Amino acid sequence: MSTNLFKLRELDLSLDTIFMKFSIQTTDKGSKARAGRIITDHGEIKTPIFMPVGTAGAVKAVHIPELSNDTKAQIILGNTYHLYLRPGLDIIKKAGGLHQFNGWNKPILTDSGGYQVYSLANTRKLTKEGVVFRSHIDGSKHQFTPENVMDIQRIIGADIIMAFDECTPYPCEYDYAKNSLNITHQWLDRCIARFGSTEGMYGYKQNLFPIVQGSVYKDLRIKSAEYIASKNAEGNAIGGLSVGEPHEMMYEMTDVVCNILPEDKPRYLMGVGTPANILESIAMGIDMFDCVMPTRNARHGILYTNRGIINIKNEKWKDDFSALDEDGTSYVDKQYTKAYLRHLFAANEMLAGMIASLHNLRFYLWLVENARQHIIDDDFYSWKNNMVKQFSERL
RNA sequence: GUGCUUGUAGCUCAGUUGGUUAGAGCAUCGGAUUGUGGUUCCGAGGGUCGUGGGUUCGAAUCCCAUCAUGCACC
Repeated sequence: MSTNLFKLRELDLSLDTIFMKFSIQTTDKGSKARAGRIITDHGEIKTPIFMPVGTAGAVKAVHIPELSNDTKAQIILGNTYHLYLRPGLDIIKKAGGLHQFNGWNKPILTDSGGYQVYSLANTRKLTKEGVVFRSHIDGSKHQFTPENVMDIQRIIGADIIMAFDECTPYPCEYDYAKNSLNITHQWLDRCIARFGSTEGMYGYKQNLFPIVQGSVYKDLRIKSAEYIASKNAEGNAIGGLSVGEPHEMMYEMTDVVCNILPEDKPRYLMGVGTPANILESIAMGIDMFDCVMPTRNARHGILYTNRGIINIKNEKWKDDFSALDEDGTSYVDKQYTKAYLRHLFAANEMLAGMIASLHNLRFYLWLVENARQHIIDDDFYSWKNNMVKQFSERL
């Protein structure tokens, strides 16, 4: 426990701040982008921000000091579904929460498990209570309800926790999406009730974000956004996108929802996305992102650079001894050559995934840092368009 | 030297009583991946069936010779 953290908490109390604090520093003139900051009990997050995904309490292939000092991540994700199944709540509780367990002392956000129940669990049954599913690890039967998902996230102890929702697949029939949305809204009320009647276990504050659903149907998205906005939460999320629908639909839904969600609260677009997706969404007023792409693709040899996308496993790099990324801002970009990283992938060396993950995360964080600076400098729109053009290049 | 064995894709091997354009796994090459099962998925290229004859409408398959490999015995 640092003394800074202690002071911060005292400050919050003295200001009578109930939850975290979000402030907008600058709004872009050419778009709806904004540069802001979120203050949590584990420190500040400058927005727009990308949050590396650390499903099981670890960002795969990346050490905590690298995450903090080299990629310059400000907040990472954990996952309710995975942590609940393994190591289990008793271990997390004994450790003193996830921050203590994995040694990351900056902000953490946990996903509620709604998405994983849809994407991973073997069999799942929706009931009035919640969802009954079987573990993808050992087939054992479990139930998630809005109430126990809140309780689980209290035990994990993330700074930001997500409401329990149903992530609709794509494509999705209108009637299914409508019914699912009603369930998600009902579950939200139960999440809020449970969250409000409990408190954090480790002495710092937690914040609950509700999630807008509604598939690709504009009227459902509007209805959902209005419902979510009425809850006046500390931040709001958009879910159920980037599940296979065309980009145009994703952008349309994002835009519609952003116009309704409160301006003075952070907006989080869940699971997005490609570098271009992120910049376009920032332009619509999104502040927070998470995505497995930079880390998962890193392990498969895909590198993101500001000149385009590289598949480092391609034969053409085998005798290219130039720096991994001449423009890169991570130390691995200058430390290693393209030919060497290609060799590490060919040889199935673990270091390959570690180097590539570090590179990609640093790139994603660099991207949002730059977006933020260009918003402040008031030339975000033209910069964004230029960057998006670059990302369509395949190197 | 004699007897037996085996030669099919880069590697390890399938291939029916002789019957369309000879297959698989691995490797190679390329692609995919959006609130993460590091082990996933999809696709492509690659073969004078050791070589040379013969039989047959038709041979990886049957016959002969030859080369190579492995084993055993002199």
